[in-house]
Amino acid sequence: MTKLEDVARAAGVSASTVSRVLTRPELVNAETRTRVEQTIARTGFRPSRVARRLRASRGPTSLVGLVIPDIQNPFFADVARGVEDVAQAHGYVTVLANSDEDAEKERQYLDVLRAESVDGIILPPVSGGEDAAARLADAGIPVVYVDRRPRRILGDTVVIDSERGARDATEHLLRLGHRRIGFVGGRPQLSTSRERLEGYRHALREAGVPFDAALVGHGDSRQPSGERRTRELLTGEHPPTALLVSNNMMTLGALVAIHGLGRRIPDDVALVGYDDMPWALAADPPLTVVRQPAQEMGRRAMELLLRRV
Amino acid sequence: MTKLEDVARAAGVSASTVSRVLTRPELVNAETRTRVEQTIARTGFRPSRVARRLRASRGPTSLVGLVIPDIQNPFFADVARGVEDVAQAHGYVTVLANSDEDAEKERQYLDVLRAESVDGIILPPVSGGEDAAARLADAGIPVVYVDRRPRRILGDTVVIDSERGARDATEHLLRLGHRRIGFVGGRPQLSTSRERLEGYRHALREAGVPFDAALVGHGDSRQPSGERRTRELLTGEHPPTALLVSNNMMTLGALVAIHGLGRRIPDDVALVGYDDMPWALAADPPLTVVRQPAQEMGRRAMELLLRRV
DNA sequence: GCAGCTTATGCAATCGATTGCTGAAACGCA
DNA sequence: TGCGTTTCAGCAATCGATTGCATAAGCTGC
Repeated sequence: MTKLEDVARAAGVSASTVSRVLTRPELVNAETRTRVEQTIARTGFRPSRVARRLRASRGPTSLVGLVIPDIQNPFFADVARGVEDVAQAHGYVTVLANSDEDAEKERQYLDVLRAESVDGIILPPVSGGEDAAARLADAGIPVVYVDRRPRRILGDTVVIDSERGARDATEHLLRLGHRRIGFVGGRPQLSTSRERLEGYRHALREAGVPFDAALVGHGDSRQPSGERRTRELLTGEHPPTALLVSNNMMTLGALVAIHGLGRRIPDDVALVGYDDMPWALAADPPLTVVRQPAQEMGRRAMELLLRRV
Repeated sequence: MTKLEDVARAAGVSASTVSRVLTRPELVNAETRTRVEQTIARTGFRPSRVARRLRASRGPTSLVGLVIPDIQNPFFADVARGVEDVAQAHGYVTVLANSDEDAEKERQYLDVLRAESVDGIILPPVSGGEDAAARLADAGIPVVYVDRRPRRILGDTVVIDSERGARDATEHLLRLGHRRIGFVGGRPQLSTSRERLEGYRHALREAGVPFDAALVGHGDSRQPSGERRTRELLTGEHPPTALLVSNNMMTLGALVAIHGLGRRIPDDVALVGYDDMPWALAADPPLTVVRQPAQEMGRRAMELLLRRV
């Protein structure tokens, strides 16, 4: 790799001058500057971001960490895309980490990112990873939470009104005449799961429909558990005529379960999912979902982070 | 941040010793070692990966770059997941970049990754980015291509037999009695698009069905173009009775087009897609696709890269 | 013609780790 | 006891950039 000194030698100046051409060109004589710039262009030289990050450890080092449960979940892929777009536009590079909803894995990753001296971290928090987050705050690394509220708040947070979304969805089903509405929720530890259940109950209460715990199932937010819970609800004693599913992967599971049982949507059972999915419109009939602007959330989170740096 | 020297002072040894405890513990006296290890544990010290990478610029710096067209495409999300899993297991951190099939963006990213001194790069090449790849080879940074063959080969390549996949899919449709089979392909610049078209023609030839250029459409690999091409084919003079679509996002577009035209699958038109999609099974009727082990490809690519480092 | 100022450049320290070399202490063996 | 060898730890150089400080040259004004 060509380095600063090689360029300096080739241009007949010192390394300091080349560095200044790169960072504060106004301090360099115009003639010298163009000579150096030409040498840089000719040699294809690129200053080492590693060396920069080491030296300028106080300023921005142009690296952000993104710790998400699973990039294969379209919701998080959207978030990631939003984050990466804004990061890229500002010269930042994004490090990707999959935590699998595992607090231990999240912790390990946060420590690695700390060791990488990232400028900041964006994550939907997994319950239990608070200590590592505190260590980050200690090291002066800002954190922006996205999608879920952390138990203890140590940074900015970008969330959607989940209670409202679930309430609207439930009202929609009530308006269609349904009275036995099932709810398939994600992990109760997540703020989103709790708030969505709250919204569901809220809507029922307002409509004067009694809450029936037998119509509520909770899974681990992943597809198989969505399928299992749906199957249980639909094959129960008094099956619901409609279902509200609390996230995208579980909605997928619900669909599989419904088809597997030979039921028809919406004749046998109405279905409303949560989180937009690229294929929601391609489904037949098109799937009804509570849309979440995931990519926009990613963008906002990254913008907030930039402001903190 | 605590650093090596802080730990050294706290443990009453020199920085070199602490470093050796971290990297070559067998060189350190057992008693001293445990004392240092305790101090490290107590302070929560983590060696700066940045400093390490700078110093050990010859050895592994534990950072790999992944440059994909779009993380929102489930196929690439799968690849990314595979890469990240293997990377994580070996102490590597993954940098994510979205190139949007844009050669210029890909080039910029490759240069940034070079500046980050990554140990290696994994990418499905976009046609036109050869110069940046050459610069990487120059800098001694290994590249592993995945999914698509590059125009000029400068590294290992992990690909699937696309010709074969398309041929099998076409034979499947022929076996169902279809004679007018349409083909909706991606960007002709991509090796996968070309090979899949080749496989399609191959199958037709073997079945004695004449190739009809009017039944072939090419898009840009993205959903809207899939919808457009499908619409064109189905509303043409002699519409096909079956469709083979060359990738996942275009298959989604095809589904939207088919539903939009009020056609039924498989009665009005049979459909076979390419690339597995999480929702393929949830569709009604379940979608037929040529499955690609995307995550496995990502894993393999990362394993190959590790071998090169 | 010289003090005082601006402009442009170089020197050398620094970021936080790793590592070759050196030397002290401990040990083995005759 | 004395010499050679092994074990262990520290010194100082190094990775590739940035930056405070020093300095030299050029310019202004009296």
